[in-house]
Amino acid sequence: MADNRQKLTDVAQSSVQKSGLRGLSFRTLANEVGIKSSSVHYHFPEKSDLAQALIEQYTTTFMAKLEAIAAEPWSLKRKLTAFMAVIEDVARSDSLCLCGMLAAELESLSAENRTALRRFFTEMASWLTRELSAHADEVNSDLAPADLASVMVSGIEGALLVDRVHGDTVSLTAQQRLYTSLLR
Amino acid sequence: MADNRQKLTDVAQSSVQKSGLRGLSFRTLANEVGIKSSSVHYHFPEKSDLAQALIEQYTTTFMAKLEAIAAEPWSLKRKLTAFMAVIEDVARSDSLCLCGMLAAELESLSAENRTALRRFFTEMASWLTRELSAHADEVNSDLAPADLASVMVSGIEGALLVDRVHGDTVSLTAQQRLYTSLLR
DNA sequence: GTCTATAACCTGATAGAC
DNA sequence: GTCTATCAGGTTATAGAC
Repeated sequence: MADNRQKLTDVAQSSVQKSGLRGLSFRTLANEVGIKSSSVHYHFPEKSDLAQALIEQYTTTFMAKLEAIAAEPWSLKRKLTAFMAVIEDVARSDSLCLCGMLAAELESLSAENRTALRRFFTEMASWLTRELSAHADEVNSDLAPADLASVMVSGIEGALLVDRVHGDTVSLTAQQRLYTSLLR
Repeated sequence: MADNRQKLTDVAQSSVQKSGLRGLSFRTLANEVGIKSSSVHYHFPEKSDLAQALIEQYTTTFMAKLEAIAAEPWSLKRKLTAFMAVIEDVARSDSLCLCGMLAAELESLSAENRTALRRFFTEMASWLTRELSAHADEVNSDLAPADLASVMVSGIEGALLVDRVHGDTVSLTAQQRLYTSLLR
């Protein structure tokens, strides 16, 4: 089947979000898709090729969701609520953000992987900076939009990380309350 | 040497902060200390025993630093500056918080490891909640002290994670600016 | 406490048939 | 595209001598 490649990235993505890239072997990945590990190497010669496909796929679908929100004629408050709903989706089922997990495994990633990872965080921060700037009249904070965006990106990545340890959503909820408190 | 045990935990700690527990093998750890891997097993029968020692040692020394800050007759602003200086120390040399790194590897940790990990984050949040409550008159935010504490714990863990990817301290600095902006 | 030696297993990756 | 078979190397962990 030609779409085994898609099956592989789908299964690999959720596995990496739970156990990391190191926690995923070509053998177990192959088993879950129903093929052999040598066939996985046909699609992704090296593990870094698989990682690259995962980061790019994840960035594309994530940013598409954000762009859909940006296109709506909503208030900043409503846009941020929709944004946080996207994040809450990630928090379900003991999963981290794919790129947050790979950030922890940075030292074992290829140079190309690292560049793609950087791009993910940069694009997310740029989206937030853009929206905060466009709705500057709705923001009630001394901080520059770019600083607030950095606060939010790191706050969200950390909240996903810490909340999984506790098995709750306390940090993510607190982050959400903070953002609300910074709006008029 | 009897203090090879201490050497092992010291070397292991900085290794785990960079490469994670999965990235550290008993063999390479032994090599760096100058003994054989079987001798490492004498001190720490299983890898989870090593992880347990690391989490407990890290929590103890980290909380000791925070308690030293709490004991000073300082303003909240000055205490938080000292607190952030402790965090900045961690950010040096491409290192994550030990417990932040292990949080990413949660699925491969023992039940005992997970409990100790939870305790680290809880103690850090409790310290912050206590200080924010004791200096409530210096705080300028709608958020409850416990919520602000959660925001800070997750914000810091995420900032260490994201900043390492970029090779800068943009997120940590932004977090710091946020906290300052919430004080009178 | 440290050593040598080894068991038992998992890993990424490749060669070559179909 | 997928398979079988295999290589070379890494991993945790243990047995037993010193």
